[in-house]
Amino acid sequence: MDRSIVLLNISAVERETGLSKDVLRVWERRYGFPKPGRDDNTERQYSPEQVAKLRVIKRLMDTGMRPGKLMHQPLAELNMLADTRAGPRREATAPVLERDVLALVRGHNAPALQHAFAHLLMRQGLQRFVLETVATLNRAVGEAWMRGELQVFEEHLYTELLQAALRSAINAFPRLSGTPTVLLTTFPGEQHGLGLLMVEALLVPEGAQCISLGTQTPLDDIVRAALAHKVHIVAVSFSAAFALRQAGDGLSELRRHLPASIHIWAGGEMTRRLRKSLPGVRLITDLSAAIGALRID
Amino acid sequence: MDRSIVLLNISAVERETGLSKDVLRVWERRYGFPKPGRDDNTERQYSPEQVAKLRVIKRLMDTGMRPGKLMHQPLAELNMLADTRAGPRREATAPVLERDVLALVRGHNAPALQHAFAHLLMRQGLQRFVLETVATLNRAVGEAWMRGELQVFEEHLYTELLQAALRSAINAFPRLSGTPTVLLTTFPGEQHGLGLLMVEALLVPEGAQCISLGTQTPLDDIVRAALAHKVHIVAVSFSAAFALRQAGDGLSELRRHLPASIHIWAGGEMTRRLRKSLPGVRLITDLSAAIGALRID
DNA sequence: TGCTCAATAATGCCCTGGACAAATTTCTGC
DNA sequence: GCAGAAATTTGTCCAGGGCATTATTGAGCA
Repeated sequence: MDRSIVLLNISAVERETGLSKDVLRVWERRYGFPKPGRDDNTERQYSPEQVAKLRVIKRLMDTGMRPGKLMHQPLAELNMLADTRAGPRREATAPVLERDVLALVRGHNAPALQHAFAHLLMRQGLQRFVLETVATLNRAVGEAWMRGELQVFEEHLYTELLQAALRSAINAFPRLSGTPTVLLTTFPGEQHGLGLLMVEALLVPEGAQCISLGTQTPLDDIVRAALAHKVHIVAVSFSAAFALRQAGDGLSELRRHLPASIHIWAGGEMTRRLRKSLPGVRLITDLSAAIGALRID
Repeated sequence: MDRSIVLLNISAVERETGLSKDVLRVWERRYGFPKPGRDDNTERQYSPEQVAKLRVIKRLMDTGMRPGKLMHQPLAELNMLADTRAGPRREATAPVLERDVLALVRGHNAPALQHAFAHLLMRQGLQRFVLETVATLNRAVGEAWMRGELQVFEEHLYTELLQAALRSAINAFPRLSGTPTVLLTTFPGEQHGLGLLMVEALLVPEGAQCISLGTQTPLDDIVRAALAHKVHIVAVSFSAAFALRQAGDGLSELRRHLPASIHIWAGGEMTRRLRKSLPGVRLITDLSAAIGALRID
């Protein structure tokens, strides 16, 4: 019987949820959830339902909630929490656009989706597209995903097509050898590169010269790259899921190893959860702030 | 003292090398290497030298060697092995191009590198660019990296600019609603998306309609996506580092869950190490084979 | 009431050492 | 020289313990 696609071992769950094996085991010991079955060899076998619940829990924790409170709530309860967390549905603001795009995503209409992005991009221009449309859509997609209204592959398609659209638009700008020069990347462990692309899309039209290293650059390579490329600004992006601790430590390290003349920006969803301010690091909690910061730095 | 950028804990080494914590610990127990120092709290602290050696070992293992043989060789010996493994340097074939591009990468000349890609792309056309230039360059970059002649951030920049160039070129093709439809993605754990882009670049000019989900799509989402998008072919890409076992299992699973009318392609460096043939899965060990397969399937 | 600081609890990550299955290599008989 | 059996190698899992850090709660004070 092909249950293997149904039941996952601990490695698979680690990959799927982003929760380490250690965490999965210690949760089981402490909270009694997840409580996977065991195979012939007494190894853990997680059901898709448990994995789904784990995903929701992870997502809620990424917004700052603590596991102890979540672990024993039924899935329905968690989804309600997610709803609350996601904020009231803003029917009024730009609902038509969101609904239309979401409909394309959920209707698996790739060509139309690609066309919609291209159309909006042309109509609004790159910067407005990012600031207004993409930011809004990302939130809508994220919330739909959190509510379980979106399949993983649907979200993947959305991200992929959006990245393709942004990349093309950015490449259409002539690469000025302008100032300032900005190095863009994420820390190891951070896989989400959409944020980088969005920042690049905002800065390039301002005449900045962006050098993107993509995701997951080791810390000392960021330092080396910044020096080698003689950049003025190093911008690091973090998704909501990134470990606060690691981010703070990494940014301090970075600050310590870069000359004071090089500015450091930290952006992305995670930055809203950061309590303490980091000396010498500019927090870009709001995308539009990036453009402003460019003028100051 | 800021040694934290020098000494890495076990999590960091896992991220940097792709070797799991379990493997790192069991190697230490069995082979006596790596032998990290301990901090005040008796936690492992790996030196950069050890991490460098681990990286080389991992790379050699990805070409099929076994750890027991490698572990006790000095770094120099391993590098020689890597050299051998990498095959003779093909000075004759296309050395000028390789040397030039590598020089740009190592000279941190982003604008020139971008320009070089664009130039070659225009001159050769998308397909030839991928088949001849990109394939060759990737090998050269991979080998240089293996020999330790390339920094991580230099390799990142190369990949990033190349992806940007390919993406733009692909997007420049009008999206035909042509046949066949190909779904492109990688399994969870496989982060390298360049292969996908290269395949897409080969297929789109042939009139195929490519739907890329990007990297790391869970198995059952690949199945759902294939059905939802009514694709004819599902193409999965694997870098050399991907675990053989996982790939084989995953592909069999996929085959079992997709209707026989949907073809499955497996491509990428890893496929050359695959011993057994997988029934119902077409191995694309050679990039150019993808175009041929398109005509058959 | 509201605020700061200390005590307590919650949480993630690391550790050791044992076990086992799958894959690979070596051995054996033909 | 080769098929199949035996031995070895290797990756992954498990249990349960410990500790540092972060969040929450409580006490004392303005």
